[in-house]
Amino acid sequence: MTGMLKRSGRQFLGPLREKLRSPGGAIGKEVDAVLNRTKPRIGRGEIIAGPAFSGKQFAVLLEGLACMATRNDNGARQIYAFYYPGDFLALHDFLRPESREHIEIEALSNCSIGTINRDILERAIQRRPMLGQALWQAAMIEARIFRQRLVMARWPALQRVAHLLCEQRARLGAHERVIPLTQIDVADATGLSVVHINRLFQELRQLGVLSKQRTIKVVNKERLQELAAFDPGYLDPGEALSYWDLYIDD
Amino acid sequence: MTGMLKRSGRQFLGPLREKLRSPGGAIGKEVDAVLNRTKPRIGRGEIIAGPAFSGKQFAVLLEGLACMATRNDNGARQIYAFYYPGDFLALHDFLRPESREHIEIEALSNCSIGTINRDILERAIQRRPMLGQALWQAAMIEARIFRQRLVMARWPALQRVAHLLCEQRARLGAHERVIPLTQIDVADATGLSVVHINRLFQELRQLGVLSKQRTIKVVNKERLQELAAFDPGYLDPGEALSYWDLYIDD
DNA sequence: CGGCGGCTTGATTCGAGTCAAGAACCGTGG
DNA sequence: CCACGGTTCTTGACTCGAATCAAGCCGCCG
Repeated sequence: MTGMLKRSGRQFLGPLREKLRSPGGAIGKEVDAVLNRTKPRIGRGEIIAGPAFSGKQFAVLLEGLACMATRNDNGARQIYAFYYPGDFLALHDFLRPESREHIEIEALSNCSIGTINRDILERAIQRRPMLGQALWQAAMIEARIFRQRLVMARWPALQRVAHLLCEQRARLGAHERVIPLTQIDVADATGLSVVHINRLFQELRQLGVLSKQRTIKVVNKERLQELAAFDPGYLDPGEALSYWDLYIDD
Repeated sequence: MTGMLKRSGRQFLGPLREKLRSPGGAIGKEVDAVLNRTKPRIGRGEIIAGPAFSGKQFAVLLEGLACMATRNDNGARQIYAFYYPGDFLALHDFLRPESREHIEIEALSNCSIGTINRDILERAIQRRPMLGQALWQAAMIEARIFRQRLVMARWPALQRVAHLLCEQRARLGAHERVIPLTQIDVADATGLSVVHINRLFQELRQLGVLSKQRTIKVVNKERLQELAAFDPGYLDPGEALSYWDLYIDD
């Protein structure tokens, strides 16, 4: 479980070593070699990748929290998935850039990313067939995430929200209890209205699961996991949502 | 758009030539060479692949209609995706057979399938790297299908049902107007109750979209597409849901 | 000619949306 | 340091879509 880079106490200063969680083991050096890290910080709410990029460039999230989302005809945002440090972004349009879905990758907190040009990535894949298989796996993991969301879509609202919070906790790192989302974000990810989310949050506060502060802060994770029927093992290391596992040198 | 094999007027008698819709073009012969077609017919309601198979064997659907589904704790079935002739089944657990999700592939009509052993498929991938890339693409298409279902999950019920019917029409073949599903199947795929599905069907019959018979038969596809806000192009050839395109030699 | 799976119908309940308005908070600039 | 504007959060009243429960019906298959 990766977590924010700072959490481990190490700083994001030296070269990255990414280790792909794949049957083949670590191939991160390949990616490391072609990763362009000059990209500056990205502010919350900014679009990291969208139709405008159309498959010419890809990114790896280095710090922060981002999501994949679309906006429907009414302008309502729908969040499909969250991305955490180490995740590969926007792979979905590597093979078929000309999709008519208007998918965007949006920063939910301040982020920093590394980028890779399409042709460079292509060449890397040719040099290292394992990388291709790893990307296949990444796509299958993505499919699994969406399937999981489809399952959640049929749960009662409180459980849906609780489960989302459990996921965030698990992915942000067990020690980080503040979840950097707004109630609006949670609404857009669960498909519930903001008003209803707010009422559920109050219920969670009454139950002693969330703190009474404005920020989303879990103070009783056991109770939360009960409400969510959350199985911590469903994110076990071999199946983590994160395609990449970041290790920082000094 | 593939359709039932019979529709084209050709019979499913001779050798198959599968053509993968991939940037690389036809690699179906590779699959054809390793496909075991001795498997007999499978009856409606039977499980084609599930936990019991655990990644040792994979299948290609040759005839009929199947789905990927799970059952939740109450025994309720949830259908994630439909499979049509030419689709590769159960690829989802090729890389990680030990998933704890109890996904099953179930025949929704009488089906026939061809099978491939895991190790044979693995060797085929090594021989032909393009096949690996094709499977990557297949996984991305699957992810897209699920994403589409997530979008639909927020639509009003009538539109959701109408869209599902449009998809079936498009995939079964434009000339096949009877959709071989039960109202129960539609309920499990849309996440609505059977009772509600029934009422929506009556509404669709009143609107002159469905015939008054017991079978699900579309008699006014234009009206149906309007209700569904269905974009026929969203299944355009390059992006079809079907991984494989079947061609039959007499 | 049962019987069972699927379809139909009605009555009732309830979860969650919508609308509307106000309060708390945050960043920015004077 | 405070005033202002824009988000975000909160609360209340009302509505409505869809679930559930409970029967009864149809039609096919053995």
